[in-house]
Amino acid sequence: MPRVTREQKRLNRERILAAAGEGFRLRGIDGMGIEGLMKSAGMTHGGFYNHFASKDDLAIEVLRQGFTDSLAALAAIRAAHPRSARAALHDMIDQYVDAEHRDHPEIGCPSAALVSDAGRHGAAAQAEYRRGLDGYFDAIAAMLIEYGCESGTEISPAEAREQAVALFSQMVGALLLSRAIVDVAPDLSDEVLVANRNRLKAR
Amino acid sequence: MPRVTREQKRLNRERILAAAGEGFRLRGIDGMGIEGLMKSAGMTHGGFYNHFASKDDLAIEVLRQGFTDSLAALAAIRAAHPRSARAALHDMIDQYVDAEHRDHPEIGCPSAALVSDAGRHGAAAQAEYRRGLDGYFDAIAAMLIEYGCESGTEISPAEAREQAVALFSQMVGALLLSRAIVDVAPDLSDEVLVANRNRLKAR
DNA sequence: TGTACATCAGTGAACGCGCGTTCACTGATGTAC
DNA sequence: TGTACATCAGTGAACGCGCGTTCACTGATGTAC
Repeated sequence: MPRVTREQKRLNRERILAAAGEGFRLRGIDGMGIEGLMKSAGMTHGGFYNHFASKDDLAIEVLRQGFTDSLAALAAIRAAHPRSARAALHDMIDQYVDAEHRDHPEIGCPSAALVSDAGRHGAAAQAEYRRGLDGYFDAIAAMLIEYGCESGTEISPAEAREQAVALFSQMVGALLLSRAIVDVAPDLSDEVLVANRNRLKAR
Repeated sequence: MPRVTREQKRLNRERILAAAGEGFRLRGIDGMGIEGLMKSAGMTHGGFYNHFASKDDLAIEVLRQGFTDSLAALAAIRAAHPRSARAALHDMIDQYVDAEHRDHPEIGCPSAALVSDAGRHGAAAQAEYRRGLDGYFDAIAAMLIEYGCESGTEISPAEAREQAVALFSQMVGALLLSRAIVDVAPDLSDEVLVANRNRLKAR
């Protein structure tokens, strides 16, 4: 029964986007085909091009959506600790550099799951990735500045930015390394998470 | 003129392995086909299976070779600074978290270039990756212990290990993030390298 | 050392397969009156 | 509000293409005598 409500079309598009968000993160952009994607969305593959111009176009939308969601989650963490930027930072680190996040890339940070794909899928994808990454840096730098105010050891915006960039780089590296070995060396994978959490919070 | 010297066969195998080492790092394991691989090695694709049982088998060999080379390079850096583990650590950081390394993944660290691929190509590949990663952790931990002795602030093996894990995670994360955006945002990419170098050495 | 022959590395065509994308078809939706 | 018809989202077959892998063939290499 084809031809569907406008509202239903919108929902279908969102389902494809959600399926791609999970599929691309889990198996890589090239590892997930249109057919499988549409099947997870509950449709046949032919209708894909009613919603997206191409697979690369979809990849760009996935990046945009992923970073939007991820940055909203970060803002929620900050909002959950209104009196303490320190607590928010520690909460962020604990949630990010964590076994739960490691074991569920499909619903996790796009910055980590798509870092290799982003660089290999054209300028538009890279630009979207760049925008999201910059958003992370800004959000974390803002928290570091607030933390400086709280603790009485104020830092300049430039210092905060540098620390934010380094901090987030470490978080991403930790998550990726722990994911790369979790199937064959869960203990070492856990060690990577623990060591990074400890060092990230010891400052 | 087929049928070739035993020595020539050995050389051909090495050329395939070298071509795969570069191709896999640059375009991903799935992004580089057997045909293109064999062409870069100066042969036609049919002969591939005289040297490797499968593409996955080749991937495992690439990981082994890559980590062997990479750890040898690390040992060379250590050896270049016999009087100062501190200088060796800083040299390592400067070479790793560097624009030159960022711009040449094909001859760079397999831990960074293949981190996403390793987790998606079977247990044997993961196991090889794990072995290499552990080698990095051990080598860096050893340098940190020596550094502790030099500076008079000795640290326990456990502390050194934790710091080594965190340090290498950050190095990998920095390199990957800088690579993901270099084509569209070279300035931000450079900033990622500089910020991480500064923070890595400030300890 | 020289000869006869078996081995097997490299060639290039071919295999089945899954990919991203296109397309004719369908019928319910949305629209014009 | 009811009717007639144009639109277009979803279907599923088909497209060309490149993939990993197999195979018959070749002729120089390696070996047995």
